[in-house]
Amino acid sequence: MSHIGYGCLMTVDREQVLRTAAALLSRKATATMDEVARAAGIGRATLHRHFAGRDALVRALEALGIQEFEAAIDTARFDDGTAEEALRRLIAGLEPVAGLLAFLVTENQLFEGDQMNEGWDRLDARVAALFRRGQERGEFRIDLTPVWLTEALYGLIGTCAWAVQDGRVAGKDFQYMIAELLLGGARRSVER
Amino acid sequence: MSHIGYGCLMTVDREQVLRTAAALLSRKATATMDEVARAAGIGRATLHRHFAGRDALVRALEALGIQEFEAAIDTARFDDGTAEEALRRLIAGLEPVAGLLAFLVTENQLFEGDQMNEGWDRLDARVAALFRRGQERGEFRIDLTPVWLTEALYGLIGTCAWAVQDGRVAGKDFQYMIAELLLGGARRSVER
DNA sequence: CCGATGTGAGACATCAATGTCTCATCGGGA
DNA sequence: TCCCGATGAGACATTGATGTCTCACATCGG
Repeated sequence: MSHIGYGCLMTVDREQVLRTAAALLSRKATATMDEVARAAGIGRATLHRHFAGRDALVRALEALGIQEFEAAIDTARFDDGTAEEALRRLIAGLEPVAGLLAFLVTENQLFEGDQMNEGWDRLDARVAALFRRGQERGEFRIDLTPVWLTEALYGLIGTCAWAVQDGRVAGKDFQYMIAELLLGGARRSVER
Repeated sequence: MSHIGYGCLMTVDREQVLRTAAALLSRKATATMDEVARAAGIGRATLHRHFAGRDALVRALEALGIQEFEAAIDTARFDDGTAEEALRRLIAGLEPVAGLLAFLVTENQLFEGDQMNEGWDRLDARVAALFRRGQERGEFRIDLTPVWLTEALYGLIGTCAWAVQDGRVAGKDFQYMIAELLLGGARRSVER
């Protein structure tokens, strides 16, 4: 069902609304429902028809973020080749979701309720398992815990996403900056 | 009646209120003025007498964070010894301020106004200069820009502060985890 | 052509946080 | 001792976001 018009009356594409909301909230976490609706090119009433309230919207974004994160993990094929190669593939796959993840991480309201989405635990476990595999293969150092490496990955992705948004880091360098820093660090390694 | 010292009527220690507010807001950025007041053991009216409003409070926290960050830089003696040593001293000095910095970084409202505190620029410049010095000395790699290394340092400090608060990383490992990851990365760089 | 559906705009009540005010009380200093 | 200043508690109005509702209208399918 094709369609043309911009503001004209057409069935709302729930997916598109979510992506627009993600883009907006990534930049301005305190955006109101009205701003979200405007950004998505729909009316506030319509936004409420699809998402019962702000809470439901954030939950939907959380589900979307988890889903795309999981997809990125699947695509990264953790068991193919070295752990380093898998990590680089993961970072590449996460780039399009970086802004959304940065927003969700700061939305700590998500993590204090009893109904915390268990998807995060699964993601954490899978990523930590990748780092652990790298340690067992002798690729990664063992004095940095897999849990910390996982957190650091999240942190660097969010930080870099913001830095790119603010123009402090070139967008094209996103994957390189994260992967190189996380893997090799700032110190100039000994040439060999 | 008959309470002693604590909630008793006594002149408010502005500094102590700020520190308490920083500790609370680091954990819960959306805490209300009432919650901040309760946490500081004072009445909401008194809080308003010292800080005109929530905005003024956040600005005061910003000033405090900048001041302590600057103090940490001074203490780190950037020009003494290697850049790596200076960076480790900086991380050590920033540990007590980590929570506050993590809060301020996410308070992006601070950075969108025209009246953005120029203190951040000075801090950025000083830290970036340290990384640049390390590059010029041949200690640090030159394919990671000083600006990115600076951002990454902020990000890792905030991430680690949260991870410690949530019990995912041991508090005593704070300095080590950040310094080792930032300097050496996850890869096991053995000379063989 | 006509009804069903989904939409935009806006009115409206609600709610929570904020900011301001008063007042009784306590403590320190003159 | 007595007065002044600072405080805590609470009342109050204000503000902004939210959630619900109605209504007119455009589009689609029959």
